[in-house]
Amino acid sequence: MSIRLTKMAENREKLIAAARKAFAQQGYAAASMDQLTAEAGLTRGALYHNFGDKRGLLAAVVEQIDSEMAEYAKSVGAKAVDAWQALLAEGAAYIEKALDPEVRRIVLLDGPAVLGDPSQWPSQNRCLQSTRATLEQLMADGIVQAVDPEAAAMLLNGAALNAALWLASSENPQAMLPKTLEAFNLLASGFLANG
Amino acid sequence: MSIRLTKMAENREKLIAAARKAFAQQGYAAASMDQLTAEAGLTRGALYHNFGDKRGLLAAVVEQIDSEMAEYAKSVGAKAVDAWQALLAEGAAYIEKALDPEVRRIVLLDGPAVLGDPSQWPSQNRCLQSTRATLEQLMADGIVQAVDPEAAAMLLNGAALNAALWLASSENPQAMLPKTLEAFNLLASGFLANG
DNA sequence: TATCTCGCATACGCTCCGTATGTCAAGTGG
DNA sequence: CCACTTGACATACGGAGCGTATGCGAGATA
Repeated sequence: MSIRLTKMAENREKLIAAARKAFAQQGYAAASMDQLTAEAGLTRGALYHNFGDKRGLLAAVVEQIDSEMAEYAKSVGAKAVDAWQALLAEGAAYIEKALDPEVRRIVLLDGPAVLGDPSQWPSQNRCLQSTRATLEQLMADGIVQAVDPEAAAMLLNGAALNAALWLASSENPQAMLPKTLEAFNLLASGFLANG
Repeated sequence: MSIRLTKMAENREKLIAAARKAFAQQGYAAASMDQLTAEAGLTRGALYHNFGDKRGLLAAVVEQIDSEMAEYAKSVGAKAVDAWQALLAEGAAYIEKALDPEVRRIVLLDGPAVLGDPSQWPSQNRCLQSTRATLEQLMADGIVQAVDPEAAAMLLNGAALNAALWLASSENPQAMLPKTLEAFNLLASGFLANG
């Protein structure tokens, strides 16, 4: 690969890393582009050339974090004994991951406000489609009742994400986590064919 | 009441109304305070005197809209035949109300980003506590299984709010609404004692 | 080696927020 | 009825930040 392209890729990575830190600590609106780029050893020129505008930078950061979450959730789900347990495990993984302040601030709070509805994002959409596919399989096997798989997948994901947000702002997140997961599993069992 | 206080109350109402429109149409960040106050026949001076800062104005707007939603949901729930149906009806009411673009943009997108986690807001918290109380009653009656009522209430509300967000950005919200409500009811039935 | 390309830095203008100060109507006491 | 005070709001100022237009120099091309 040419020197120019590799340096450009490195700079992109530097900017995303600096933005990730700045957005997490100060929030999207309060984060200064001048400060952010200086932290990465660059200027706003590099930023606008690579990402178009501030929004574009946030989109890149969200994409990165969200992909990491989806990948982790998938790996957790793969270890489950069956498809249903995988579904629950993925939900639990999402809840746990979202306890990370970085994820909360960037993906759950600023992301939707700046980039719009999360279910439209490429990464979240992939996750949603994955959940939907699993649900469809479970329906075909008669394990889950027949409902709109898209809506069901969205409800599960939405409940998990929201739970993380609520959990994070509770007084004692670690203590509430098992109770929340228990309630989440019970809620999800509503989809099962035989109560 | 003195003339001064009534005029002040009127001006507050004017500003909130103008802000509600501006925030809904342009989003919180893009809405200009100068433009907003001019629309109300005032200046930024009035705004800072009444609400402290831009955030304070958003908080007042959110409080108003959120209270309207809670009140509506409660009135819908009151018409239900039993407590369980009331719970479902309130969830459905939330989902339907959140299809309003004004509610979506201000309460679901900008609100959390600027004001922080919704479950900490006075209005949402009241709604959450109301749901929790209903759940506790249902548990005492043996209709709902024993789980942490706070977590369960949060999961139901969260799923409903998220569903609205997703529904609104779908291609045909009106067509998906019944399927979504069906899935929501099924999901909620996971809490029931006898599947 | 000469020229071109383009990723990035620099400089400028514009908008917007928050505060400090001014102003005038509404209240108050004599 | 009038001087005085209060306070709700308008006006003016300073600072910060974003987006764009322009300049530059290292790497690519022939």
